[in-house]
Amino acid sequence: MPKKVDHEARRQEISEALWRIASTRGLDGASLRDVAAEAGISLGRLQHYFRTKDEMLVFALQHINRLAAGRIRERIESLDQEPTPRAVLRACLSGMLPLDDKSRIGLLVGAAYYARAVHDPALRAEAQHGIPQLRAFFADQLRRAAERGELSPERATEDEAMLLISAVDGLATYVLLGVHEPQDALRMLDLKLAHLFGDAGEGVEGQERVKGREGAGR
Amino acid sequence: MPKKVDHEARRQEISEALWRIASTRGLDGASLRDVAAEAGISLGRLQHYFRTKDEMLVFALQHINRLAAGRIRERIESLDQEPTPRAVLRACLSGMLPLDDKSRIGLLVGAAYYARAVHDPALRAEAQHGIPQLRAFFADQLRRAAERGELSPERATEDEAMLLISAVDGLATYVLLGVHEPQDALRMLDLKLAHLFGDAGEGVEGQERVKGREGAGR
DNA sequence: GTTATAACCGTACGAGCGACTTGTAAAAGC
DNA sequence: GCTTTTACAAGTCGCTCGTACGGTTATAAC
Repeated sequence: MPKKVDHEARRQEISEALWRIASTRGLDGASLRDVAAEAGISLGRLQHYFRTKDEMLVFALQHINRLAAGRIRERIESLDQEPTPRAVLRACLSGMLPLDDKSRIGLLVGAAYYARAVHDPALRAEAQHGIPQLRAFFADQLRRAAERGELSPERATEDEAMLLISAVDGLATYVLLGVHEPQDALRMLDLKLAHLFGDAGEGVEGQERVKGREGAGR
Repeated sequence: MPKKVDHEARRQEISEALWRIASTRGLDGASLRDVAAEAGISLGRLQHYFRTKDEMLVFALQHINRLAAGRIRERIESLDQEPTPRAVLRACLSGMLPLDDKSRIGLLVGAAYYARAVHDPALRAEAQHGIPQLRAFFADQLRRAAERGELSPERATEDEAMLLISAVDGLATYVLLGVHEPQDALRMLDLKLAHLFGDAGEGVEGQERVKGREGAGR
């Protein structure tokens, strides 16, 4: 037999090439030839690792979801030990906004997948997958906050968690559309959290101030 | 000269055929031949009214935006004269949820357009267009509510309006993905409004109860 | 009645697509 | 050292796409 190759690693490299193309041209605009070229390999080689385009698409979605979950975990762990539930929530939610190029690309890819997942059952199953988990995690954080007396108990619900996710998702959507800037979205996220946690304009705590770059043109 | 044909009407008919296809297969899945067949006309005829596919896409987006604006206006006018700002907001926001087949298709088409607008400047301009207007309108309703003492004045802001739009947009997104049901989204919208207007579980007013169809499988 | 022209229809073209097949090199197993 | 198996490369197939174009019909204008 020939040299053994790490299939998983190759597939991940190809997935990342796919994202780069999908984030600028969409999933339909990413032909196998384009992806192969972007990954610096031949079409034949790509087809050696993915027998069909759908197979590649599904794998790349699973991979990006895995990475996203990892990024969220990292963000939480980068907080001080014993962070407040509110700090955890803010870290996760702001991670869902396109505040840097990496998450911006991730969101663009996610948008491309969403548009296809709405019609494609195979992709839909994957795309749905993470949300209930995320909602449950957020709801748990809300409950912890309520126990600590930082949140009104009747707001520590799954519905409230889903509203949080939805709002941030919508904010991100409109950043990508160019309706407002990333820092505007972050400001509104903080506003939302402030209302949820019942701050009454007393100067928001537990988070760094948004810095600079005010009128920076798009 | 031959008979004069109402170009605008023909173009609208074609647009509607496009929506039907785009809502089930996406914009890339809607070929000119498919659209022509759906509209019951020949490819040649479609090309007589739209010289390129892009021209058709832009027109159809403008048309659906126009219709959506009209639907919102209708919804407001169908309320009693002198409706409360809160009732106006609820009417508009629930109109943004996929509660019936018509709005569901509209949202699917919107999603398909969004995915393309993110890359395509021409479509982006059209897709962005309505949001600031809607935000301003909502902010105005919030201000009116504050004047009437139904809302804390410091929450009558453009940011709050944008948060409202974002939340409902996100809720709709996840309905289309199949994460939750339309009536769940409506319930969370009402929850959001209740918090915004400072209800404290005292039984929500000014809106009909959501009826039946509880465990209806998807 | 002639003419000009809008309103079509049908077809064809060139490009690009995903999928498939065949060919080749090389290393692991015996 | 021969065989087997993996890892590719390259070419090709049938199809669909957006676009272009030539031809036909019908009617309004004169």
